[in-house]
Amino acid sequence: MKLSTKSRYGTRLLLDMAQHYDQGPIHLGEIAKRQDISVKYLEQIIIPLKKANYVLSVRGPKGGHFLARPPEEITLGEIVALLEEGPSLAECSEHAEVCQRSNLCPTRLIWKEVAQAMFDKLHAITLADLAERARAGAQGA
Amino acid sequence: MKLSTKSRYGTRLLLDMAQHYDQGPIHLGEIAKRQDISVKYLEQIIIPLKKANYVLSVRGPKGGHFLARPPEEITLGEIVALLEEGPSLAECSEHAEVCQRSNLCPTRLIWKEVAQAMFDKLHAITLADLAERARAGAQGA
DNA sequence: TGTATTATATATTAAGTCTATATAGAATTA
DNA sequence: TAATTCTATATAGACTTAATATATAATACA
Repeated sequence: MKLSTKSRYGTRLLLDMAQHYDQGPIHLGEIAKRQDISVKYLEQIIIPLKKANYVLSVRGPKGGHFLARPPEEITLGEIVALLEEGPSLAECSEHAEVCQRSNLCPTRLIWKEVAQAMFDKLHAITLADLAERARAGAQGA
Repeated sequence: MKLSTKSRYGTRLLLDMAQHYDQGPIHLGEIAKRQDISVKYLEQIIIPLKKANYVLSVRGPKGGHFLARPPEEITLGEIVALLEEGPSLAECSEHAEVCQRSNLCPTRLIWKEVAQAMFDKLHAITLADLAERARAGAQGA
């Protein structure tokens, strides 16, 4: 039930980009240093974020990555759902066909409702909110 | 972020016992058949539930397991927190010392708040509620 | 034109976790 | 004493996680 490093690091990666929004492309080496995550691992994590069009990139010197949309328009719900491969806590919640008991199992719907509560919360928080929290000091939550 | 089979099967195990509450000890073979989970795996899952005093057992023929408390008094929040080893989505949420950045990382508190939303929901559902849902037909959620 | 810089693509891997199964032993009933 | 059930411990294959490594492609700038 723990979040993977993929979604946790991915969130920090995007937060870092949000904190430098409108400052041109930022290369991963810089983010890696600031966030203390290996460049190689960030390179891997950024792939789905590019595919899903949250991030645009330019190659070469002075190249790097930047957010495709303003931080106000990207929620943590989208990010976590993307990097955790779906917004569900159990396979059967989204794909009833994986279990024969789906149509009469009361736990299946519970997992669905709980995931909903979780993602309602995540969808209410944007990268801009997160950046604001960071500015205000992490304590002020 | 998916729930482990341990907590999903564990919930079904306890639900089955709730559905047969006050009917004396039930052996795992019976539950295994009803829930379509191997006896051997259930034997493993029931250990922490016994240690945490949710389940009592008697050995020998006519032996089996039964809930130590009425189904109304056991919430899914307790069960999931027990079997997922804590009610958190990230190690740092509960143990700030695992990461040097804890005191200034805004994501840490987010994961904490999201886990809270999730467990608020889970704590609001008892085994009795779950049994009632099962009786009413799984659709009726 | 050439070199440094950055992104991109693919492969590899070590460790750990998940999901079980197997074997042996202890307690209880009849 | 035999059958039944729980209990304890060990084992194991598959998968996932969390990376690292190597090679290639594109671009800026001197």
